[in-house]
Amino acid sequence: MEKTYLHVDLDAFFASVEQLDHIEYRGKPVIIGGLPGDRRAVVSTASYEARKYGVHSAMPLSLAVQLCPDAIFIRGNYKRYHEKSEQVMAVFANYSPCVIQISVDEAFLDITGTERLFGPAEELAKKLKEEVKSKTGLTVSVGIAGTMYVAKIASGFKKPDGLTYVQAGQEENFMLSLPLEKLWGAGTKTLQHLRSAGFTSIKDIHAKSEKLLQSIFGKATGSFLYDSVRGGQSISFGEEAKSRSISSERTFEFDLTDRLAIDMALMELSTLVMYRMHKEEVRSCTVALKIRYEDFTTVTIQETSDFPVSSTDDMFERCKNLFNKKWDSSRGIRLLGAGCYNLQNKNIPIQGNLFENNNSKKAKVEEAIYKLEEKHPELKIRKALLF
DNA sequence: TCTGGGGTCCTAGGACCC
DNA sequence: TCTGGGGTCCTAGGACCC
Repeated sequence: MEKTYLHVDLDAFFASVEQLDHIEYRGKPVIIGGLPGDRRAVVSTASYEARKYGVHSAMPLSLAVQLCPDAIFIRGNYKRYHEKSEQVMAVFANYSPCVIQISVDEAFLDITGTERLFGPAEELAKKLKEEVKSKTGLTVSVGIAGTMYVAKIASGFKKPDGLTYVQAGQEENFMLSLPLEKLWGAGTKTLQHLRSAGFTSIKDIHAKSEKLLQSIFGKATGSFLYDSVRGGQSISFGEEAKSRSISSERTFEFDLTDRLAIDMALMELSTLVMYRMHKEEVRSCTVALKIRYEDFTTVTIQETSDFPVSSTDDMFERCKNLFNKKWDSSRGIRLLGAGCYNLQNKNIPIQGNLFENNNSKKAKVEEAIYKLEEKHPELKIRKALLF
């Protein structure tokens, strides 16, 4: 059966929320990501007014300040953005039982077979846009196509407040009409590789066999390129539940060299990761550490043990242990990260009784602290090392 | 201009087992 | 003395996305 997908993307989402909440920001350049003077910050979102000055996402904030000094700069109110995101997703649910949210500001809707309810796809999209606008005050750009991949690219075709409909059967032609840079999933490196291999357009890719593309770009990227220029029929999203991870990292305003400062940072990261593990009711036996040095070289080290991380102290000890194995003390550290991988649901029992050692005492104390903090948010019980 | 933070997936090599 | 083939798991690094 012919499928129909919508991809819906919120326009300049974080900046739009700020303009919605603050009338005085409307019509003005708004830049989310940091305040002027914040070292090492990057632009998270720029309003369309700011984009006119050349400001865009991922740009160093210092450059954005130079390009648009009079902009309104905001570090970001992420709780608020998630709140608005939920409102928008709730509207999407009115149009399809199958909504695949792929980030805070975008989702796919499988609208196959909804004609009797909402009319043709384009009508549905218009209704959806209006409802989002009236219920949340935000605008979205929509792409409609027979594959998720083309719908995604189509939603970016006209922005903001756009609607792009790629007729059934026209997915491949649509792709062929686009420049190379529009290939979603091919970033800087792959584009470079493509160009150096003599590819200048999507048509060039289309002309080659899958085997040849794989021989140049590797198995996965080769297949991806082959599929994507044909409309990405076999590229799908939100299939099965994958192995998850929880991590936290921090870039420091000034490079760290002092061991005490490093340990404090590791403690803070451990605390953040373990708190989220607790909230999401998961556990993990694999701890990973990331170090980015002043020269931006990045190293990682991870270790899987037979026992899950049992407490923040346990996490901290494991992180320190990994850190000691990797640390090059001759270089300053600009970033430290810590994370847990291969997450397991907490309600799956652990094999054997091995967990019942002295660690479980600390774990129980920690559970109690979390409960106490939930009950009395004014209490913030923090590790002594952090003082 | 000087590079965030939170993720997922892929690759290649090594260890280990049968 | 020289050395198979397949499978699985783990690790480090890299690419990419929003």
